[in-house]
Amino acid sequence: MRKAPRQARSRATVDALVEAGARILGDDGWSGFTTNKVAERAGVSIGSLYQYFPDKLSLVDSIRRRHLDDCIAAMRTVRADGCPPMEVAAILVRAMIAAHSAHPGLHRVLLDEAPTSAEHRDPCSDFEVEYLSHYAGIVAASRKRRPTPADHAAAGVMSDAIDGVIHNAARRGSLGDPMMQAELVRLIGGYLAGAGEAAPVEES
Amino acid sequence: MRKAPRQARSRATVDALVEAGARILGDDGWSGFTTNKVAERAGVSIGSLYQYFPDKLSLVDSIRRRHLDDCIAAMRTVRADGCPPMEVAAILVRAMIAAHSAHPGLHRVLLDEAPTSAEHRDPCSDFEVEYLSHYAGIVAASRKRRPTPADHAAAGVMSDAIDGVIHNAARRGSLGDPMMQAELVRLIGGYLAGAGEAAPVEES
Amino acid sequence: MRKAPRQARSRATVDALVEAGARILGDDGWSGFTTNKVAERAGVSIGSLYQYFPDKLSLVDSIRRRHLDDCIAAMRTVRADGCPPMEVAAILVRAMIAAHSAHPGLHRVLLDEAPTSAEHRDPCSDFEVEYLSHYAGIVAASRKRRPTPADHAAAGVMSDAIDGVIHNAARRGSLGDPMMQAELVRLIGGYLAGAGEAAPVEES
Amino acid sequence: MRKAPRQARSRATVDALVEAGARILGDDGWSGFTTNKVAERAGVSIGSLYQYFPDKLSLVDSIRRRHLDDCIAAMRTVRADGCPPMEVAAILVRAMIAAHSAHPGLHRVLLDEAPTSAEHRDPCSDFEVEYLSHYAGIVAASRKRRPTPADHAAAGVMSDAIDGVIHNAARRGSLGDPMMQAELVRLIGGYLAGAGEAAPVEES
DNA sequence: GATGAATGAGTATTCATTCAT
DNA sequence: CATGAATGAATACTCATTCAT
Repeated sequence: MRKAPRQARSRATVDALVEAGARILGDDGWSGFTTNKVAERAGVSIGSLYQYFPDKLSLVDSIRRRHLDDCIAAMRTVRADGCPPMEVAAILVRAMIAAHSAHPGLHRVLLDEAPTSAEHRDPCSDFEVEYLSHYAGIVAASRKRRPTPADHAAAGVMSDAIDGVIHNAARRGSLGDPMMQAELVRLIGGYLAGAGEAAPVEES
Repeated sequence: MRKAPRQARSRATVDALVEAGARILGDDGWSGFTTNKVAERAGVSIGSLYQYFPDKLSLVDSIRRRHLDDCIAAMRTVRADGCPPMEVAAILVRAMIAAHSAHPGLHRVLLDEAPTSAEHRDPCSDFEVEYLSHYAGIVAASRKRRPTPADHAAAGVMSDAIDGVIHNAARRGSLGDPMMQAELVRLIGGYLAGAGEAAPVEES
Repeated sequence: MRKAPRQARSRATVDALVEAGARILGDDGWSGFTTNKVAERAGVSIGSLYQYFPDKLSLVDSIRRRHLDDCIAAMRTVRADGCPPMEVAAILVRAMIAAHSAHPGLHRVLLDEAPTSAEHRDPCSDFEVEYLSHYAGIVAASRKRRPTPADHAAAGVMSDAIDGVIHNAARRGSLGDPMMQAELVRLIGGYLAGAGEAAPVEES
Repeated sequence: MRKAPRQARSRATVDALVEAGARILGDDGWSGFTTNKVAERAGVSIGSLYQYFPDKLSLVDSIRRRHLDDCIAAMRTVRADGCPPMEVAAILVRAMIAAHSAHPGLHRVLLDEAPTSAEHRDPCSDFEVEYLSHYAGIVAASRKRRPTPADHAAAGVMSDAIDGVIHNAARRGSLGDPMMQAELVRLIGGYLAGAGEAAPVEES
């Protein structure tokens, strides 16, 4: 961001811009995301947008930062110590679906489509580190030990699998489908319940 | 396509265009996919591109068709009757990774970012129907019965989970990571081995 | 028009664009009328043109509207009540030549070549209705009665005849030729002086 | 034309091209007239078109020459010596309407829209000279004397007036309207019957 | 001669960004 | 500070024309 908003009015302007940007990015994708549209939707002039954000990418960075903070916050509410695997899975799945329901599509666009400004060193990394640590903690807890590198690998696969199922469901508009949810819980629960040894894959 | 290529020369041109388009779409995403770039990469003039494709979307359609045909072909090579679940999972995962290795990222862009020409009735649907049928057959076979609706739901979740893991690995450039592959096999193998009853998810 | 110009600066821009467009359309015809040329002639960037006109046709619509308004205004100045036919004809012809002198050729291009945007219901119609009513009024006045359907038919033929003579003269660059003007007056004056009964034409 | 067609086959090709060109030019106007469309409509390849015509304008020249020849031929059939003015007018009007009925619109496009190749010195002139001579002859005959310069001026105005009425009727699709035809005959007949002196127009 | 594949300058339109008011 | 007018490089697509087969 070009300059920190000092007065309340400025902060409201910045918030409106980030909110409008998130909406447009989620609804229209990266290629439908134009600065003029964002400014109009936020109810400010295009000049004001550039008063606070030096360019388009810095606006995306702000949107991303806000969204990932929200995700981490949602994740922190998950408390699954001591529960049986299936229940842990159910809690997890419910939390993830809730986190994606506010702006379905935004997450995917931010991660997949929108480019990252070269200046800000990859801001996803910080997020992913904490995110995966959380997952790894859950895996380790359900295996009743401290997190190991193997747990981190499992956490990554688990996170990506949930991501894939939810994201495709969002694309089809079937995020609420209970059968899908039940199967996803079964997939994750079974994985958590499984022993820690991975089956080998032969080289191709 | 606007015009069927008659001479050998023009068939080569069309192939070069589709290949260049697939590469650019996979590497640069929908917003980096410009007809001029495709023509240049294919080594032909922009006029030649429009001799065969009436507009940008029809080129995307051709790319999609070719890619989905490749996916289906890869899928058909999977013969898993009578194998234990873990082995089925390993075969499946290897096939899917192979199918995505040629143009990592292309699959996602085609499904998520690139718009579909209104004229061609959704060509993904045909693909998805056959694709999921295949998956459902595998699930049912490993449960030693004919495919049921529940098997179709399981197939969808399984397919999306594999998709998510592979796609995120592709994004990070770690498609070849053996630990990831092993964990993915364990996830899918465990799911296939599990009984057919889904665990319920409480209403939120 | 896409956007109403608020500041004085932008109103000047819009005026310059319409004026430049009229000039180019009249001089170079529809196929020589390119948005880039118009913007350049108006001394503004191509972006500014599209700030006010959503597309090429809307610019043509504005040009047409302005031109037809000018024509109607010129027409309204004609006051011929109680004059002898030859004098009415002279006044009419002088007014029409004056109306076409500013942008000779523009009228024809607007009516014949330039396509009409589908959105605006044919704006020529409104114009033609008022235009012909005026003509019919003149015809009826010179016949000392209220306008009848026959007067409307006569008005149409008269209007088209004047149009044809003036337009061909404009094409040859001889709009100012006094002999042509005199003959045209004689043609129209004689027509107005003639009795109201039309001579029949045998079927071909 | 680039080269004279020697064999019968070549002549047929050239004829097909000219005919297809006339059709397209009349129907779609100058801006819809493309060489590829003409070649396709004529059933020959674009290469063959350029075998006979060095460029687009030379094709237009051929179309124009053929059309004007047809017009002159139609004009030569008019024999009105000794008839009363109204009858002469009726014959004239009928002939002109017939001449425009084959390709309505083509005449206008050739004269107004289509540019003339710089090489061929204005090919319209030759045509117009003979055309106007014919008209002047008719005017003079109805005035029972040899053609004078004043008759030429009258012929020009008369020709342009008829042109204007017919062309606007063609545009509105009302070429067959008998009331219009009758009024046009009355206009021209009255003009022919009038004395030879023109009424003066004051300078503007 | 005939064919049609290939070319590329030109045209309409968008959008990130600047700057005078 | 806020506004919105102005800019112009970039993009999708057309069409006259050439030339290898």
